[in-house]
Amino acid sequence: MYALIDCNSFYASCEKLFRPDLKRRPVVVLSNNDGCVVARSAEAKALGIKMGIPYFQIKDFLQQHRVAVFSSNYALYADMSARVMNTLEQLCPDVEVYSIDEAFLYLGRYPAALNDLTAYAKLIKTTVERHTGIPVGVGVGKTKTLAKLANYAAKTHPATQGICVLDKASWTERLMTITPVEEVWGIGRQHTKKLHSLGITTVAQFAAMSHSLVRQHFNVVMERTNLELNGVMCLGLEAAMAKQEIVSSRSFSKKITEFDDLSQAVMGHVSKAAVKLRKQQSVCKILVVFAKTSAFNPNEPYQSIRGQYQFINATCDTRVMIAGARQVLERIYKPNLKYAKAGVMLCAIQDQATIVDDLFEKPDLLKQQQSQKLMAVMDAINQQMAYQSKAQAKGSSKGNGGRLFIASTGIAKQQDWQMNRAFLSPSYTTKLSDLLTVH
DNA sequence: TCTGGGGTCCTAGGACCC
DNA sequence: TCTGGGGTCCTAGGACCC
Repeated sequence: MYALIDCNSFYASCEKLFRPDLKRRPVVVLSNNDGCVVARSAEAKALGIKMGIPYFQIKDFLQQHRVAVFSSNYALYADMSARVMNTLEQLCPDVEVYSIDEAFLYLGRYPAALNDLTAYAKLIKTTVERHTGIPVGVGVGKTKTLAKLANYAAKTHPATQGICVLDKASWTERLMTITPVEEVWGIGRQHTKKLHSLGITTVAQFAAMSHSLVRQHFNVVMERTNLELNGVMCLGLEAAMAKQEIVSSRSFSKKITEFDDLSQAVMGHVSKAAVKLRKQQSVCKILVVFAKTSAFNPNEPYQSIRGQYQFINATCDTRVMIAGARQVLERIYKPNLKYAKAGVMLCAIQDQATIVDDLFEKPDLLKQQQSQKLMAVMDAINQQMAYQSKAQAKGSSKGNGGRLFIASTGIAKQQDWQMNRAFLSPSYTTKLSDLLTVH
């Protein structure tokens, strides 16, 4: 038995948490660069605001309906997420954090839960809500895919009051009959199209297909989904693994053409990616640099540039990585393109402890130790600054303000291409200067 | 004017090996 | 003229997820 816990309208709920005045108001949260709507409170959904719609298209509509608009405040959401996950870990020994707002619990080793699944699901819901203030839905089923389906039911049907336990076959069948097949976890747009052409529109119809037939028409992934819907466990709880790829990329608030601007942006992404790399105690062997023009401009062809650097010895030293990225960018840069987005990807990632050195280029051990210490100091100082710095507070979210950084990532004032975050809320829970004061 | 970002898994096809 | 069989590794691209 698995439970899936999902936070309701997570980003919007986080924003409401510290703004009681918004309790009944519609709230939307925008993607990076204030591009699209990525989260909507229940009131905003009721207004018919669609997920993923570009902000500029509905700006007036939002104003008319007094919708509160926020830029993404990732520091706030990450911290609230950690609180939710901590609470869940207190309630069950086997937790898989699946995304920022979702977690699977495996109940098989937890008799207290198995005894009375409904009571346990209620306990989860009320405890998380009391500890964190974030409303959640709970779905329980024999497999992960069924728990997901149950969670969908808890979200969609008000009668469930946010809790759905699929422990009776009749219940499960009924739910599958009234649920469209595209709501199944693992069935996206393309597969839905194909299923429709085969005359399959409901979950029940898909579940009734034989798994070998599914395999014929699709692939093993779909076959597993089909088996899971029939109660055959194909997916287990997954441990948090070190990332095999790390990406940092962003759209610019305005198009850029100059090499220096592009370079500053790319080097900033190298720095961010390197921090993530060190955080999981890895090193990388390959660094990919890419940049592209807008895919939405009908007047100019979409173009992208891309190139990679292979390190002789795997590294996580920001300075080494920036030097590599610089070489690549000089090689691939095309003048006269209007770049809309740029970034880097780190590949061939290995654990620091298991590095295999190059046969001929033995690394200098002393240098290696110096590098490790230097990076550790830089990361530690920047972490402290993140808690205290006012430089990145509301309205001045651009640039490197107040941190230790490599000079080639540029100086804050000049970077007018940095992303827009016009509606950023304070970092209530992660920055001393943003703590709420109660009068 | 303005359209997100960060991941995973799987497959097909090419290059190469013996 | 006829042109095997079995394997690995890598890359690109498609599909999915949140």
